[in-house]
Amino acid sequence: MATIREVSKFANVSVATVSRVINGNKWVSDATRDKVLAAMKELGYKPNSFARSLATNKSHTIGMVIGDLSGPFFGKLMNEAEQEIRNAGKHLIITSGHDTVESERDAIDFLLQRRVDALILHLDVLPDQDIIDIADNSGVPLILVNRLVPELINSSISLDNELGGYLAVKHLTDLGHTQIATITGPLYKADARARLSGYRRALEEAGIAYDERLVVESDFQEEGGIAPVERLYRRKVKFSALFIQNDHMAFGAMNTLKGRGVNIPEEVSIVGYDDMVMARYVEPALTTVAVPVAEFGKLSAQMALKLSANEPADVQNLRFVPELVVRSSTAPYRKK
Amino acid sequence: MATIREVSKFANVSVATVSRVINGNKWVSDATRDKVLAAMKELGYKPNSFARSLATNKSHTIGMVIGDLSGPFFGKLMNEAEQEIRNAGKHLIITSGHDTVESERDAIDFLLQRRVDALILHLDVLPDQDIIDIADNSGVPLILVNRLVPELINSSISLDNELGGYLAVKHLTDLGHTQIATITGPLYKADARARLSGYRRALEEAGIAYDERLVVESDFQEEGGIAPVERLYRRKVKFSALFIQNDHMAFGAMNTLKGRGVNIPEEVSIVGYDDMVMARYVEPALTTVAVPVAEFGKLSAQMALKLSANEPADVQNLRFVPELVVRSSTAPYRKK
DNA sequence: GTGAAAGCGCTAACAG
DNA sequence: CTGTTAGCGCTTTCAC
Repeated sequence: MATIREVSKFANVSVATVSRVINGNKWVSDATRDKVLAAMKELGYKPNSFARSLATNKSHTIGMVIGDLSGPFFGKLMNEAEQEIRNAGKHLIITSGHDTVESERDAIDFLLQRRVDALILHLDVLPDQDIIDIADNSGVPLILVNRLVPELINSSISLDNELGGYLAVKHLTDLGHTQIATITGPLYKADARARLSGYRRALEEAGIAYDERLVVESDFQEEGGIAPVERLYRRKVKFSALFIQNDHMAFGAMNTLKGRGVNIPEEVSIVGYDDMVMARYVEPALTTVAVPVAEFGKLSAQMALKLSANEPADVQNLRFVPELVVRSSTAPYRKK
Repeated sequence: MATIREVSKFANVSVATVSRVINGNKWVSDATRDKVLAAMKELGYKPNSFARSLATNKSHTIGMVIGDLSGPFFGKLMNEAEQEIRNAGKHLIITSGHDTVESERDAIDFLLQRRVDALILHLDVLPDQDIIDIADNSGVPLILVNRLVPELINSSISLDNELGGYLAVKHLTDLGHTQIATITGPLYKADARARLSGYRRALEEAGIAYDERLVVESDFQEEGGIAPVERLYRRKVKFSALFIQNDHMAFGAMNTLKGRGVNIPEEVSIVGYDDMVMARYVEPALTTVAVPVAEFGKLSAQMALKLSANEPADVQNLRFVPELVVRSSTAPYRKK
């Protein structure tokens, strides 16, 4: 690929002049500029970003690590963030964390080596302490998405998942349910644990004893709702309501339930979590906890941008509050 | 951030030695290596990838541009590709094309400036000629996903969308339907046009005249199935079957139809396209055309990796064939 | 307006 | 085994 030197020779000017043209510096005559532009085009020249960044020590790039590149949740998050960053004339580099400590660390290293201006991190498994170390030592500002590290509270954008779980289950107890089962995400994820705490708090408040036979851990994955339902039946525990920690699993669970001839919501009420678009389209439409993903993406990008420009970021409203969306998959408890 | 020179001073060795340690060169004594490693850790040193890439002229990075970062289709694609590339010890940089020529071009430029070893491109709007130019002049091998450019046939991984559309509609004509409406994606996208051609071919084959009042263009988006259904009714055309060019729109359309009290499939049969996970979970389960997205992602990454290593890529089986998955949203035609 | 030259942080001969 | 040094391609003073 052509270099700046080749362009300068071709256009009969110095490299400095070519550099000025590239960077839109005013101190170039129109004639010279045209000559250089023509040469660049002719040679198919593209500035080498490495050389550039090395010389300027700027990358104009924001790095993002995300747990799972598929999944509607992250899709939206990335999309919003990218939009925002692109509008600011910068670029986003996205890498996946693959849910392992090693991979998450590797992803961050990759971005750090690329000297990103800021880091937007959605980390599932990396311990708090590691994150704090990075915040302290990397010299790169960082934003934590969907995770609350107390030491980094001013850069943690999070959702009150405990409250989300609570709202979901409170809705069920309010409807008179007392036998409420739950399907959780992987409990090594803070999200899942928090939602489970909310579940417990709501039960407690309603004076219902916690029964671990009603709790099944699953994986947040698309098919993750199926086996847990079967397990509940195998455990021979009765339940008239089911709080499922994300919509994906809820869809699978609903299907399995229907397959067993169970009427929703007459026999079993269901509450999901995330409020994916599809929640409105399943039958019955799913009652679920809405998470403001788009806001997550937007805000994280805005903060990253500000911090990378050394501007103070607005640290208000970093904690989002989930909202219950009541649809048709929940109904008052009825004795059989 | 610390530089190699600082590390070398700290460890009392030359920069060359530090470089050797970084690169796992064998010609370093254990003692020296430990000293250097300690210094690196102490100083929180991370090699500057710019300087490195500048010196080696290698980036160990594959670039990907993708139409829409959200959307289950692309999520899977990215995920598979990232997996594969990460396994090869490289990294993937993902950028979005945002469905505009300018943005797609900008995304490619960004990656080219970053001297990626190869390019995986999912382009929606950039003209063929531009892509050919890039293939010819960038000096970077490229893989085209879900698009067939005749001049670049050996690097085009594509799906026979015409056949997909044909299969969908043939299924409906086989069931005896003669009034078959269709909701398409944006017709500036080749996918949508190809599926529509397939629709026409199937009709023709069945001796049914093409009626443009039965064709509504939409946007492939989540809510894109709703308005078109309303438009069909407003046009006062009768139809007993509906081929919808992607599942997302199909879900919206099914919902709207149900809202109008229309029975699926008794009164209207529906065929979608993509075979998203959710297709199995809606009611009735959606008959749809399956697209091997995961294979797309995997294969594109493998080819990119090979080409970037100057190995010949296997150019067989670059054209995938869609398959019809029959579920419960289609039924034989019944006179009312 | 334009050019010469130093230097960004690292790698890769080459010498020892 | 280890150190010296010449670039990699670009930006940025400083001269002219």
